[in-house]
Amino acid sequence: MSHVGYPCLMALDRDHVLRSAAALLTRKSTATMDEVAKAAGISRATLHRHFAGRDALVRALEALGIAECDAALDRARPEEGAAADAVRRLLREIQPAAGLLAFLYGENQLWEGERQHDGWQRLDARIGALFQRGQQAGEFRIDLTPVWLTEALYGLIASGAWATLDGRVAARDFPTMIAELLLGGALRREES
Amino acid sequence: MSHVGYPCLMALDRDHVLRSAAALLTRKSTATMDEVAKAAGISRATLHRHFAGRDALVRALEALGIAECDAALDRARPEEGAAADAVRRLLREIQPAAGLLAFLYGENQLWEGERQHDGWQRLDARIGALFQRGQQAGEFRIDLTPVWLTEALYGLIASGAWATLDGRVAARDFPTMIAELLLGGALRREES
DNA sequence: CTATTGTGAGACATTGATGTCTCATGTGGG
DNA sequence: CCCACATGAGACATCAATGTCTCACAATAG
Repeated sequence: MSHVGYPCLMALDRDHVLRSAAALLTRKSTATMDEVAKAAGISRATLHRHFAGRDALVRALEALGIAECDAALDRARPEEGAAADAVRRLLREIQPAAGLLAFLYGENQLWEGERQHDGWQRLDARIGALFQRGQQAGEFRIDLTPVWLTEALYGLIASGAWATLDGRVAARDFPTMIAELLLGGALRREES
Repeated sequence: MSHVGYPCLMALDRDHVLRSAAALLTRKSTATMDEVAKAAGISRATLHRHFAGRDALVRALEALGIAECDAALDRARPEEGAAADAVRRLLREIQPAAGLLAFLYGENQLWEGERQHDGWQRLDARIGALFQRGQQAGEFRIDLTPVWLTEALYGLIASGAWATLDGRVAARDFPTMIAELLLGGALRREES
């Protein structure tokens, strides 16, 4: 095959395969292992050499999504400045991973009850802490729990990612759309 | 079998089966036809006599979800009074169908590109019109498009339904949680 | 040059869900 | 009493995806 001539170490390929799979499964969450392999430009046999099976692939994608979320959270500096600005920064940083997040969000819904990757709990805690900080600073209202705000953030990211993929909204509006709705809501501010 | 002794017409059974399937698929969207049949208290053969196949069942559930949405929208009187209050009424009325809606919302994501039930477009239009009315009345901000607000409403309903099923939030808070976030956002109002 | 290694292609068995069929049963209506 | 009909149970073929295997080929290192 006219494949790349580099001395491809498996570690490098693995990341490329993971990215391709993420991009494909974002658009079609039921894609076959065959389709995943084709999308990555490799054969199904090689795909199986990287990931023992579909489960292993999804779990690797989960780890990738969690890592990207963590990295985005780090870059957003959630402890710094106004909580609202931190949320805006977080959404800007997390946009590139939004498609993968949306896929994993939908995937988690059908793992009824089963235990999930510990990373999600840690992420929930980090994001929940951001909302709690905003509440304690008197910046956010206290009648909406941090748990619900975190849940709503995930849901809006998934909705935004899907609406973007379908072309119903523009990708460039993604971060502000979500941040403005989540923070300010639909009602006009009278005091401005 | 110790089945009900009524002269069960198929039309009556059909609705019962549909409700059971909705309740089950809400919790486990990948449930087997066998599981759906068992959940409805009938055999797989009888299930197939009601619905030609899985596709037919899902399409019937889609029609049911759309009908319930339409009914909820009617009961909410979206043209009446403040748009914000109409949104609150809508969320109260739509809560019983939230689980079904969440299932259908997730199901729609994996029908890449394919044509969808016309009913969704009509619902989108009705809900979008409500947001537009709020904007024209100066009640809602105009920098968030009605399309995005509609999308966000669906997403938050699904998020709320899943968070409720998992026990992360209380079912009684469902309508206010979503309405308060969607309308008012997380930020405190300074003018109150 | 030669051995090693990763790869693609494809065959193969397996599994799980699905759709179709038959047959016995039980019930209600005529 | 008898017939029609819906049902439940189960057998059966089908189909798609998966996982495993072998083998030939190309590239690279020694």
